[in-house]
Amino acid sequence: MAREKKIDMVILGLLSHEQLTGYDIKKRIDGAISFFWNGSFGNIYPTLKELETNGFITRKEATSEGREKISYKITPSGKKVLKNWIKDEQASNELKYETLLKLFFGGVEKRDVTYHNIEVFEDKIRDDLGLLRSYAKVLEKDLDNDDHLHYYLTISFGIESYEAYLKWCSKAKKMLGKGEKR
Amino acid sequence: MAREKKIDMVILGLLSHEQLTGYDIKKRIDGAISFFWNGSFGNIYPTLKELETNGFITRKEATSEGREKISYKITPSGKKVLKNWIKDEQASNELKYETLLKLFFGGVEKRDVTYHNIEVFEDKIRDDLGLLRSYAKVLEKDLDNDDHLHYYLTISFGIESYEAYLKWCSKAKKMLGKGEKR
DNA sequence: ATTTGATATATCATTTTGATACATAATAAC
DNA sequence: GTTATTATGTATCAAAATGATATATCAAAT
Repeated sequence: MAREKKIDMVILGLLSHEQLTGYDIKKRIDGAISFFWNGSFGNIYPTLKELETNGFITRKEATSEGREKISYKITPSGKKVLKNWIKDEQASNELKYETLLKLFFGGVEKRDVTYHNIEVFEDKIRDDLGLLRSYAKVLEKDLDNDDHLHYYLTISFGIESYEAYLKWCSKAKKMLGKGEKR
Repeated sequence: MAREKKIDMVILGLLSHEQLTGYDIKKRIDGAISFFWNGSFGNIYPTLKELETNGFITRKEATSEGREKISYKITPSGKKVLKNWIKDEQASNELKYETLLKLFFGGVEKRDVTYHNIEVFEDKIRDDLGLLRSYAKVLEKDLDNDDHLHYYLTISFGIESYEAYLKWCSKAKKMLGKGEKR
């Protein structure tokens, strides 16, 4: 993660469609995006300030009294940065599954430990898959909209992956069950 | 990643089978493990010292002259820690794909940009899939060995996922190609 | 003889993470 | 109608991971 920050691109991407506060951005990330990228207040707020300093976004402070609220919108130069990043074909893709780590070293324990861990994983994936499918259902109604098409393809990636995961879970449980070392 | 370190479990897991140096550990991680977990010298070496301080591993310094070389082996208490971690059913699984991030925000650019990004992704996955298959081929010869079975299942997860990715790539390219907005 | 690449340990700035602190507004519970 | 809880909102911090770099030795190739 060091050396090349990416949360700034997430922020620019989100702001390219609508004006948002830091809190809004966090909510957006926690939605459909969270299955392939994450963010926290700890990097969102400092990055917003940094992007503003560089002129890639501008703040629109709320005029009314009461709670402070800072909405940001993207500038033309910010949109340029976003586009250049998308056009750059190099991308780092990493999967970090503690479940697989436990599985890999599972030989030091009894098989039913691994079996149970897979079941827990399976339940979580099944839930998340349901969520992804509900997102897809909404999006596939308007695939002529170019943005929707891109959202749909992204969500589809998740759905196909998760379906493969579930298939693997069944197979793995079968293979673990067959053996007698429990 | 803050608050709960995991590289220590990777190290303990690797040392549960053989005596290794920090450099060796890095090589092991860069092998079959790298598709679901990573490590760097920057966290391996400090963690080795920490694990030694806690009595979970012991160092076996090379007696001969010349280059310094510190091999470590796991202690009974270290093995206990490893097993307890495996038995704990909670696990954080996160996927961090910049390719999907670019795809998600791809609506701001022309479709052929997304199309090309998918092709680059596809090539990488195809290569990695070949590698995973070659690992699996070796492991499936001796699935009665409990360790091998666990390695095999882990690798299988990767293979099934990557096959699903490739399936998705074809579908996505087809959907992007159909439209006229290029 | 020298250059290259592998082995080996170590540190550091940058980035992310997850938690926490603080405060206001809206809603629910009693 | 008041109180408790949840949602909104900005901000900071320690812990951890990342990726690069520094330093040095040894083996193999040129």
